[in-house]
Amino acid sequence: MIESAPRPPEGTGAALIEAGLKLFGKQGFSGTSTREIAALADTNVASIAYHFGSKDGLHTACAAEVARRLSAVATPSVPPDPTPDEARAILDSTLRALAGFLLTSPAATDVAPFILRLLGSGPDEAMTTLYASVIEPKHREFCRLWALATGQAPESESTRLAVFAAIGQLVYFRVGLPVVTRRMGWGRIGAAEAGAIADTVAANLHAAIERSRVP
Amino acid sequence: MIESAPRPPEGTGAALIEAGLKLFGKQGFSGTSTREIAALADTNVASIAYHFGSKDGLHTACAAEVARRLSAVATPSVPPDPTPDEARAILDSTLRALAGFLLTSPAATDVAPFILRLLGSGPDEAMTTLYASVIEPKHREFCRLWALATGQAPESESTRLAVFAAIGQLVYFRVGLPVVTRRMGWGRIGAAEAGAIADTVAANLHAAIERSRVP
DNA sequence: CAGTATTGATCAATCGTTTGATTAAATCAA
DNA sequence: TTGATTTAATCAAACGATTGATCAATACTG
Repeated sequence: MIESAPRPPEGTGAALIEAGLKLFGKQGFSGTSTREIAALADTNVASIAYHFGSKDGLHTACAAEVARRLSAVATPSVPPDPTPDEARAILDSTLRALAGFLLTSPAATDVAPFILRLLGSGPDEAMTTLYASVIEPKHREFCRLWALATGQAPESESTRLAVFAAIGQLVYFRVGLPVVTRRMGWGRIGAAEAGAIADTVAANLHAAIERSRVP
Repeated sequence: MIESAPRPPEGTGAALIEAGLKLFGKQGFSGTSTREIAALADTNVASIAYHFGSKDGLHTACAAEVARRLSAVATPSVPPDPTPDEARAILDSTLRALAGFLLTSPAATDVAPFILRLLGSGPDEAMTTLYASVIEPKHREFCRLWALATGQAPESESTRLAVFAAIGQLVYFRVGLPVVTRRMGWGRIGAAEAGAIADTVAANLHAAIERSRVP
């Protein structure tokens, strides 16, 4: 059963979710024991069953928390009737905000690996929830902005794929961060490194928009 | 038993690697039991210890097999002194070949999830091997081609990031395939769908090259 | 026969979950 | 305000099941 209303976390339950988010993301679901989670949350193993029913229940709760945090970001404020240039500027700033979150925010360091694990596990319940509540609506909104910026149809195949490609670059930099940092010779990701990545992605965004613009 | 399936490598060891590749990628390392692997490989559990020493040994062997398969792809034949347009054409065809492999090849359906798990597990030995033997050399070669196509420095920060972004789009489409197929309303990825994705990525590649070209 | 490969059985360790006891706060009756 | 009772939450301990690993015995092969 999925709780539709995301509640603000507090107490032992919240500590368990935070611990689960961190450990599930770092070691995977099967790779994390309930005792390990309880230890990190500084509570007893039985608390998991008490608050969430089971280990699976905790995992579902963690996915809901991820959806909650993701919704907090990437919510652009769109003026009522944006011009093409305005739409492009909104896409640019939203993409940069997303880059800052994914690459530097402490909240993302727990959230991002967790989502990565979800993706690899195929379409289970947690993934379906995350898709319906965050991914699909955001992607649809981006498609609308893309259409306004380029003049193309919002839900055409090329538009949807172009938006995926634009976001995909960013997601890849987060997913492949271990690879990227090694190749770039970076010790860790700071504001400067995140800025360089954001510039690259933003430049590609503008080039792609310019290219698919209809006269 | 089921022996009709085309199995290029032969012997129990090869069957174990193939089973490990499939199950490790699908369920993760900890999520896969040695008995499950042995059952899929149609052999005894003890065979794993006999051939690879331990479960970890089998996992390392699987990573080596992944590196072997990856090296087989994405090896562009570069003429001795390519013109900018030739370099761009090589990048284009290589990217399309990579798209075909990642999205449609049966070999990739086992390899790709395995690598994804590897990425999420941080910089361990298997990831280091894969990086040194495949990722780093390929990326460096792409950077050289990018430099030839745009006139920029091969190892500049912007070049390396641009190449990452170009490849990243493609990798994302593979990583986020469950999400993409759902949003696109695709049942599964066929030649047409892979072609549409390859066109999108290739279009972005050309736009990015055009944009960063120095006169 | 000698050497390689495979098998079924068994090991201690760890897994997720359940249990009954314990505590502190909330609720009720007089 | 009292004292009794209920409820929510946490705890240590133990449960059966499963894990990776091990080993002697067996089968295959040249």
